[in-house]
Amino acid sequence: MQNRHTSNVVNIPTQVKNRNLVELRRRQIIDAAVTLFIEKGFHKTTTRQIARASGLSIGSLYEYIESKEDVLYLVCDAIHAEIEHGVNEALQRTGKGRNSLAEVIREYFLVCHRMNDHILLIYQETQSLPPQWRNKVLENEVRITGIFMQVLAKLSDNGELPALQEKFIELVAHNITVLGHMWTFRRWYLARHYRIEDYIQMQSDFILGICNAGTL
Amino acid sequence: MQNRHTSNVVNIPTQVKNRNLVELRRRQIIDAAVTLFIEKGFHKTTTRQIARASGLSIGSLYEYIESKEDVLYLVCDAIHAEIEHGVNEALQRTGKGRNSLAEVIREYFLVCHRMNDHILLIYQETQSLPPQWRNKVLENEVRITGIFMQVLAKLSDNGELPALQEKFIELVAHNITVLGHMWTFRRWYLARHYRIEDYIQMQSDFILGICNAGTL
DNA sequence: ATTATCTATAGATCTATAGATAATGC
DNA sequence: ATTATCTATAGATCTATAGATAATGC
Repeated sequence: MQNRHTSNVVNIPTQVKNRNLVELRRRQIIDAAVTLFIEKGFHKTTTRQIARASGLSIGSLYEYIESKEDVLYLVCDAIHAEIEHGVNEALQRTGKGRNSLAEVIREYFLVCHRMNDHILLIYQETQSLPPQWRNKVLENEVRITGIFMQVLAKLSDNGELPALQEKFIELVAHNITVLGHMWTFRRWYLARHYRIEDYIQMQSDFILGICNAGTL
Repeated sequence: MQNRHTSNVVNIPTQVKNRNLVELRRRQIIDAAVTLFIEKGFHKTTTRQIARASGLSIGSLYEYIESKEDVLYLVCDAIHAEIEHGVNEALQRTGKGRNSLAEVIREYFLVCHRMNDHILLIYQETQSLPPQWRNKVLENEVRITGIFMQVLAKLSDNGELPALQEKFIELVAHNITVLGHMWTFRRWYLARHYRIEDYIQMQSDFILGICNAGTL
């Protein structure tokens, strides 16, 4: 678990020795690429555009990465780090009491709302990653879902939720994760019919419905 | 609503006069392209590969389409037609009674299970479509979600579900749609931990929980 | 004569690197 | 001397079309 708030990338080779410089330049690259990828997609963005927007020459860009896919991995990883950071921070703030689940859901959905384009990007481009890095990105997803699992398990243990089978808790955690994402990948419809606050309210009712029902 | 079971594509220009031939060749193109796109993605599939797998020359391919994006649109539309067909057929079979919602959910989730790769493809490549066709594809999504809305609305009117606000019914219909998709785009995790039958059972409990709870 | 199909290729990219140049530190 | 950066380009594609050829129907 450790400190995951900063990027956990250590395995992309670089020609440059100075670690601080590598971190600085890669941050430039990520910031430039994320905008371009959101705008035109990974495949329609060229390495030259990434270099230009990063303030590097094409030659320098390739001192910090080995391939265009490397940039995509850096971007995906940075996005997940930011989401996880946002959720963990919310977790600190929210109380431990009865309604902590609703609070966590609310904060998480607001993170999704804020990171709309970024989450969409991950849905669209994860499959463009080489298998090894795709797996790393999927691990990130699992870890974020795991946060909700822990919250649910604690409430269930405390008797503040009906006792639920572990498998069911696991699935509800995935549902929460995905219903947050849904606000981004169905935004073309939802944002025309709901405000984010209404969306959060209704989805909380939906999710908590099962818990109150106690049918399992 | 008319007959949506066959493709509703009429607007892609072709050089070929014979309408039957156009339909035949486009079916070849779709069948070839869907396999290639699933395997390597839209951008990494070349038009030559599509032509070869369709049994056409590259020149002939371009008699039936105007651009590579046309092929993607044909593919997305064909996939949605098949999904909608599957759901509508299930709707015919299921009774009108108490448990029709659970039955429809079950059949829809089985369609998602069967069309796993196809649904994933739509999630990944819809954004690669020119805006006009992307909108058409999104309309397809809305229409499929609309089927669930109707089922929910009928049950709510009949008093077989608690009376729910229309906005809430609409949202639940989207949730059903997306929780079916979730089986495909989280398959890398879910299929390792659940069998499809367990997934359907638990998600039905989850979805119906809100209805039984009657908290709204 | 018209329609459908094919081959050959124009024209336009795009990724990644080689080799030269500038900046830094001993 | 070492490290970081740049310019110029090799090499490899890939989409889409022009123009030639074959098949069909009057």
